[in-house]
Amino acid sequence: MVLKKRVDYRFKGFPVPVIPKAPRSARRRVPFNKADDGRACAIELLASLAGQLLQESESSASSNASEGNHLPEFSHGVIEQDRQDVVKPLKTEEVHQGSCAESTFKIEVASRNSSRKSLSHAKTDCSRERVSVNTNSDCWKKVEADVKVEISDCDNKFGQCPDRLVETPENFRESSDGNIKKGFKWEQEAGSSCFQESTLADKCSLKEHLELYVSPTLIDSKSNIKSPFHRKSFPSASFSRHGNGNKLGFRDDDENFLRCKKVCTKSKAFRSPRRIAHRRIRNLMSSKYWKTAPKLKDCELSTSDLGVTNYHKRKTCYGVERSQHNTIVKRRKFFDRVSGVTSDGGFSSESVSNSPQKGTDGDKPSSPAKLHVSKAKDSHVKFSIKSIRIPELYIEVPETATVGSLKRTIMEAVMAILGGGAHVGVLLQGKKVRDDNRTLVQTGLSCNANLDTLSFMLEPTSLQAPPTVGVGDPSSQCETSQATRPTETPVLYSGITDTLPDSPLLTYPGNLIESNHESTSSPADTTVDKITSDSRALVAVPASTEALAVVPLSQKTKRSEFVQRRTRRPFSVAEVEALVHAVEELGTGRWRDVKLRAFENADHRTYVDLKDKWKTLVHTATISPQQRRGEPVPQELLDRVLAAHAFWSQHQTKQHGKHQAGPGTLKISEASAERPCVS
DNA sequence: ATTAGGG
DNA sequence: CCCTAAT
Repeated sequence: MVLKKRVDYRFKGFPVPVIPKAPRSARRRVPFNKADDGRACAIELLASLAGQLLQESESSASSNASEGNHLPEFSHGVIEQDRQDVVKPLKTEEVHQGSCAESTFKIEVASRNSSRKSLSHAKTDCSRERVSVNTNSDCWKKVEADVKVEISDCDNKFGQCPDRLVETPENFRESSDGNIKKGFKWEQEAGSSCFQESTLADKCSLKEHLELYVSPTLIDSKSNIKSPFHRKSFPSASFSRHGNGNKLGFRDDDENFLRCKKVCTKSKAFRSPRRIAHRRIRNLMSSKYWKTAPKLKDCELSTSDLGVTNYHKRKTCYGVERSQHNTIVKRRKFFDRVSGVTSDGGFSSESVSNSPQKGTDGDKPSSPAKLHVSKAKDSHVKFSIKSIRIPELYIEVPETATVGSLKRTIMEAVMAILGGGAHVGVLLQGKKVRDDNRTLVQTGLSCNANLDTLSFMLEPTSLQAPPTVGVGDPSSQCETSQATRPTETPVLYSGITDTLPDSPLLTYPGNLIESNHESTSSPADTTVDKITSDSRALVAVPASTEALAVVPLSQKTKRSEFVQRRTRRPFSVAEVEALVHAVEELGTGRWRDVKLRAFENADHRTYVDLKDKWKTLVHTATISPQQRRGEPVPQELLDRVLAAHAFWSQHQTKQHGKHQAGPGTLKISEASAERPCVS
């Protein structure tokens, strides 16, 4: 059999390498974890969120490296975590909401560091998030989800990385357009070695964190962490041929990353489950919100106003998927950091503390305070923000929803908020400091001041400028948002939206909108749908549908909103040649084989891609050269495409295809000869 | 998991 | 490229 196939594969006299073929079942490289398969739970998304933010800004740059590099890929570690989640009803006030519909859940996602045992356990043990669901009859009070991301210091990979401190001249003024706000950046720290020791575990947990750059000023040198991972540029279309069969050996970063994993889990070549999961997550991560939204790429912005240099874009983040294990573990850790919170309108730093000494060295504050402000000499105030809080979210999901779906819902809600862009709000003593033009000193943030009450929060920027804008002084603004604050329309997010992929589910309470939204209009501006003016958005929940569908949520439902296309990678001529050659031999309809034969090493080309490409090639060959776009494909190839297409159209590909002894080779030739009119 | 097509 | 239905 095999031999025969070999013979059949010959095409135009070229011996074709034999592809060991086994029953498909056998060909599978390895069974993969289902768990692994794209379960993108909210938390996972959250984790990747940070990366995404940066990614958004970076992706455009390099096409090659862009695709998968920064995309977070979650592997079993994450999933495991997922499984570990403990759902604990915090309180069950009165329950039943009578009929079905929506019950309110009070969700508290909290994560604490769990004891990290050994490296091996790191993945799974890091921490768990606790989700408590509380059904409350009061719909409005519902969910209060606080995701607290701890930004903490940590040791760098080499154990040397202290807190990241951001130094800001006290007297610098926040630009009215909120430069400061632009400065925040989520970052995952690159440290990887941390898992090595249990003792470091804790530190590790702190390693990856969201980093909030309060100001674009000076960054503590130590804070600059170099990513241990390097993106290697890869030849977009270099491939090698093996024997006759053209095998393209391209791969790109993403794929490499995946590939590495394959080693471990051995998944299918084409699109490994991991990859799928990866994609799914990726997709979820990028919703239209992200696309349209100003994205947090702002982190790259430099504060020209201040005349200060900004931060250097760090590549660390999630881009480093390369570091397989590490990545995974890190992600996990990242999650770990998520802890329960209370919300108050924005992502906010939990607390601020003044820890002078903390400054440079790696002192780690044992104190719960999340945000550290240390004073530096030179009238610079150093801020080390250890955590930020997201705004209050109201989430409504059917009782029948699964915990997993709940998580996803939460994540999506978060994404919706952040997707529109976020800015930083400064709270001093519980009051929002709205006047961006004030100096720190004026605001009370001097080196000597007691900064214990200082905190920051992330607020959705999307629509109108939320609170931050403002006018006056801290106090004045308080009236508005602060006063109503408690309720300030948090985000009501319904996981269940079967329909309306696009339609924004967010609505905002008009009353809550502040009178003056002159919004800095900075970033995003009218982003997509209106997410919300104030820090909160209300997401209406189509209750009805849910009842029946237990987990309609994530997957199909909303996914559409969070889908990001893969980065486009035009086929190179070389690839086209390989494809054509393979199809000439194998015929159409056997894309899997084509893939295996000619693109096995090009993980970014799935058999579906090849099929699609063939489709377009046929089309391309059909139209006039003037109508063609992109890298011109040699007419010779196009002719072959038409010939092969004609040939295989006539001969039921699947049926006999390869088996037809003669046909393959000869007939195609014939076809070429008889081919229609390709010239 | 693949294939086939529509979008 | 994406998404789906059908295998």
